[in-house]
Amino acid sequence: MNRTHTRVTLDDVARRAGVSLATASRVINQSAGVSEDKVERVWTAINALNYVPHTAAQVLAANETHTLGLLLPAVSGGFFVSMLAGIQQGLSESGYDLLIYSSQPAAPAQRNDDPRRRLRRPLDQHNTDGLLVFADSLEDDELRRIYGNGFPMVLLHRSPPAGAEIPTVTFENKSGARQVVDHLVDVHGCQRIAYLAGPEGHEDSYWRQRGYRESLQAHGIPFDPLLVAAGEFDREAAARAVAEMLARETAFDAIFAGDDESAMGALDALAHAGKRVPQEVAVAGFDDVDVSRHLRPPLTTVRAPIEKAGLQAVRQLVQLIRGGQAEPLTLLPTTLVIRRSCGCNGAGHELAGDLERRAL
Amino acid sequence: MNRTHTRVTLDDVARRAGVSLATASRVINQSAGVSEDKVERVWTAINALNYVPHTAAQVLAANETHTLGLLLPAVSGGFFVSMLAGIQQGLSESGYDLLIYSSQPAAPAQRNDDPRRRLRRPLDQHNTDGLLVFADSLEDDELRRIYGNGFPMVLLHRSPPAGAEIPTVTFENKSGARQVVDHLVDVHGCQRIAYLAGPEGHEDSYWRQRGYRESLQAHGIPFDPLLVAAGEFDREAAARAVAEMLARETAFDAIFAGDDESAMGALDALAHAGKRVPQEVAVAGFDDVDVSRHLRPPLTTVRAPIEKAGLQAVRQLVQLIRGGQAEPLTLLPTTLVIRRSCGCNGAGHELAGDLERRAL
DNA sequence: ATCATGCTTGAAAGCGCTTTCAGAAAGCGC
DNA sequence: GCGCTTTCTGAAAGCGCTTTCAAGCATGAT
Repeated sequence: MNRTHTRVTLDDVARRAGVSLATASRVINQSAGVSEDKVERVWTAINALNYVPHTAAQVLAANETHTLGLLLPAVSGGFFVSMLAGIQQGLSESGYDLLIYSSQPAAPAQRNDDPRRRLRRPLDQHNTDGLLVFADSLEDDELRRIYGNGFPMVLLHRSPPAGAEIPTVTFENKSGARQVVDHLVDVHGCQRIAYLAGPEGHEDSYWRQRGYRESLQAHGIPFDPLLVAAGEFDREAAARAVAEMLARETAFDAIFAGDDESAMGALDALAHAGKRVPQEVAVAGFDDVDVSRHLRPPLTTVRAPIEKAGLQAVRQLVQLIRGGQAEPLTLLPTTLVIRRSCGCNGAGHELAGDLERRAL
Repeated sequence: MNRTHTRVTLDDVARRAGVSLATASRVINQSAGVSEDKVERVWTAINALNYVPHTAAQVLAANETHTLGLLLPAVSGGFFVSMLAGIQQGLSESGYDLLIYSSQPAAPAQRNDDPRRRLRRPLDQHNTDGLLVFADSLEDDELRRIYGNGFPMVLLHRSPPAGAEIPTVTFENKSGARQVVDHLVDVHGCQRIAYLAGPEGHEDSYWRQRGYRESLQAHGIPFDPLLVAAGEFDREAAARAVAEMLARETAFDAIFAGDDESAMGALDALAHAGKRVPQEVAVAGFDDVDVSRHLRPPLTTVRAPIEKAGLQAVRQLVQLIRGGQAEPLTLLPTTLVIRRSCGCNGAGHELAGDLERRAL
């Protein structure tokens, strides 16, 4: 249990290999020509000693962390799994590690409660080579400050604050939303469609709502603010919101949920209230999360390439880090996925959906 | 965009505050008495300069990373979301950061293809204060080596290799499995129950299978190897496995899936084959993942406190890091959750389930 | 042979921080 | 007021690594 047991350093490796520290370092980093016999000797020593480089020392000396930071509000729902899977893929492509900063409301008692005596979180510059910022997990000010330092950063599902030209990757939210709502109206004749909005300030939700209103307008359906409720992209919040609408007897014949998570909540609330889906109320979601086709009834939704978004974000960020240019805006296409919750008989589509899903 | 723009160091802070580097460091770490006026001056300087400590330097000097490593095979499914949520909670309690190592099969072309010339991944000692190892994401040898160094480690859902007494946290898999299978037999009279096993070597699956066989034996039902298929804890693999059983006309009246993910696959395959659940085949899962109650039909399963497992694992690890003792084995209780896929009319239970879920 | 040319190599200077060490200042009893 | 302990404080020594710099040494050209 003696942790302080002599740790193996590059120095040890060099000595055992009979070369200098510098040469050993060069072998590891393949950073300069080293004669083949020395290369051999160094690797032999490394294996014999079980040498593992000390990352912090490498970072300090070389000023590169080989780590990307991911800022999240909190981990939850199927969305994150997919996003993380995509991000992981990007990481393994490029050889970076992932440091997750969850901006979750921290522990009960902060060590130091005086805000004037708190250190800024060491996100940038010193501790990662670049940052992936999800939605509103970082305030505009911080974003600007970090951008101002010329630090590589890519935004996921949010646009940059004014003045900061930070690359963004997100979905074609508006047109996707437009499509589902069009479908609800055109095919199923819905007229009173409720919208379950996401969290305040969440841009995906904003654009989806825009698409929703655009569709209403195109069909000459008046917009009724009473039909917009706070789904919060959260199952329980959405369930509460729908229950409330039901309670106050706001009439509606369809619910367009801002995401699949809130669609599940809606399905729940409707079931509890004894409303049949889709006979009495049609339901549609957004994202086409992993489980949506397994829901009761299978959810009509908009497929958003979540994994791809994660992957693209990493790629863009890596490009930026390596000194290249990144796409200012990556807009990934969304596609309508018809299943049964809207009233269609979605059988058959599901398989096709599966095949599509495979092709990242 | 000049990245090399003079970075703010502690030195700058110290100079501006009119104190020595050492004093400034002491203020930040509250590591020794410093007169109140200097403390004040240092913080003022820090805020004025927007100082952010350089983590690598701190790590190098203090030999503490304030980071926990999490080793995963790959991110997927509802299980991980819950586990990550629990881990995050533990992290924010204790102030550690999280570095995720996904042992995902790496990128196409490895830089260096000679295994003798590859560095060990810098997991331990130098780069994290402790390691959370999930299931079989690390080989026994590595585990032993790291343990041998006295490095803090906690295992999730796997037991330590012989000789290494590494704390483990996992579920009461066997008794949970025993309970569902008992239910299937006792209440629904099932006699030919298939088991969808998890990945080879996954201990959760091993114990669940043990529970399954124990129940069969207790009921005098002969064990039929033909009824055990490779569900792999994966939706698609499970669907294939079930389709195969169907194809080769192995008779069964129930499926006990090793986890909810494979239960979904089973549900899928069954639906495709036109088999009605639960009328023709009863289905039960394990885990009670977030979405299980939303499935078609709602899934009878065993609730496993996944979040709690993540949280506990972090707590144990932190205890270990701080020099304390950890529980050698944390076995979290599982409970049967009756819904409809087994043939019960599970209405009403769901709400209770929800309430339970809240109480972590 | 002689000199420029290109490779390989080691010594040494940091990277930004923590911490030991010892001196300075301050408080105390007498 | 004089030693003594108790706080504070700053100088300096690293932590383990990368990288510059200049030297060493072949090589081919002259």
